[in-house]
Amino acid sequence: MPDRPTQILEAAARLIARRGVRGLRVEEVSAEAGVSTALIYYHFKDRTGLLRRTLEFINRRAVRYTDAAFDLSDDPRTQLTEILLRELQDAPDVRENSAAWGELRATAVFDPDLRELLATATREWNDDLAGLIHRAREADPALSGVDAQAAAERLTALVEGVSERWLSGTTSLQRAHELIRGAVEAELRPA
Amino acid sequence: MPDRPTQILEAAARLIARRGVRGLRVEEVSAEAGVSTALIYYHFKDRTGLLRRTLEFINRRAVRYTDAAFDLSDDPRTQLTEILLRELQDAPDVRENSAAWGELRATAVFDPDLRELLATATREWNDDLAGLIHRAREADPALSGVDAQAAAERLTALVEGVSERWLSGTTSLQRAHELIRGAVEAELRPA
DNA sequence: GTCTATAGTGGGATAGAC
DNA sequence: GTCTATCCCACTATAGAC
Repeated sequence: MPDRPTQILEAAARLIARRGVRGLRVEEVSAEAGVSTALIYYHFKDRTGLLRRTLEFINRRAVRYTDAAFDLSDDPRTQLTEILLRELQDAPDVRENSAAWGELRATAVFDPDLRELLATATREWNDDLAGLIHRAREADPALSGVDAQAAAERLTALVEGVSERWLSGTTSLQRAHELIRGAVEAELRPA
Repeated sequence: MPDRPTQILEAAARLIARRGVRGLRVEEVSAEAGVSTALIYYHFKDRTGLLRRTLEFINRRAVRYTDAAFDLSDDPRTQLTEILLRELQDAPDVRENSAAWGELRATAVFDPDLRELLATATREWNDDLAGLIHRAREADPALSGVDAQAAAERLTALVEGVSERWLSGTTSLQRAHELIRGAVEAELRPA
């Protein structure tokens, strides 16, 4: 059994996925976690504090299921594709994560406080991916014309765009995966 | 001088770009438009009604500046690139549009009422782009391997992702344009 | 650390005059 | 069609007991 603060964070993460960052009500979190609202204020100071900690919590959790892609294969191209595909899955915690991430991005447009958290996480993601593309390029000389950094930025941006369409019901999960695979092929193609 | 409802919609569009859909206060809109809050309820029934009409208003307006890309050149590839680049500009009304569009997408994840509006507009955008890619393919036989529909969906999704990064200050406007140009090249490349 | 009870308030919505 | 005035509720946040 996790400790109280963690239980509250888990409840908050679930609710962000259902209602969004902006729709998150402290009272709802307390009900979902089975505690009083006062306890939330005791542990997290105010709504903003709860929000920040929840976003960090979700971010830490995301790394876990993405990293599993590395055990799947030694081929950097396969790893790359898997990492991107794993951002969109029908599992509850992955959906939670994508939804929260989308909310963070959307909220950061109007809330400068969140921008640093967003920028840092985005940079790490881009750099990780650029590293994999770099390795894929070394393994296959035909790819020498690929700009690893730019390709990485385009792929992550595309995944974010596709993710939002998936979450909003505009695009099916299957189609989303096809689009991502197609994008990897288009980017990692001899010039 | 536009009529009152239009003035209100213009004010609401400006405010959505500044505060977001969720941050939109009816009272603020009334102040910005120089009318009473009661008048807004008279014309739009409630806050949701105002929101819907504003989103539609913004959508109609967006078509105008994008369509100007067709006068620029007869080359479908140039038109295609221009259409995408024009989604991200430093002009106030374009920024307003991108911000509102981003908010619509993000909000639709949690608000089924907005999904239809979003899905229709997205489909039209994709189809327009797919048409251009189709024409580019006919003009250049080397592109015969390109799946116009899929490429269009990937490009629009990428533009949405890049747009969000631009608006949230994660990526500069210049870099955003580079990424879009690069994506067009990656997609419209002989197989 | 955790609760119950309640204060405070921002902002959506309406009544009624003109 | 448009305004002034006001109601009222949903939410955040705190006080104080245990």
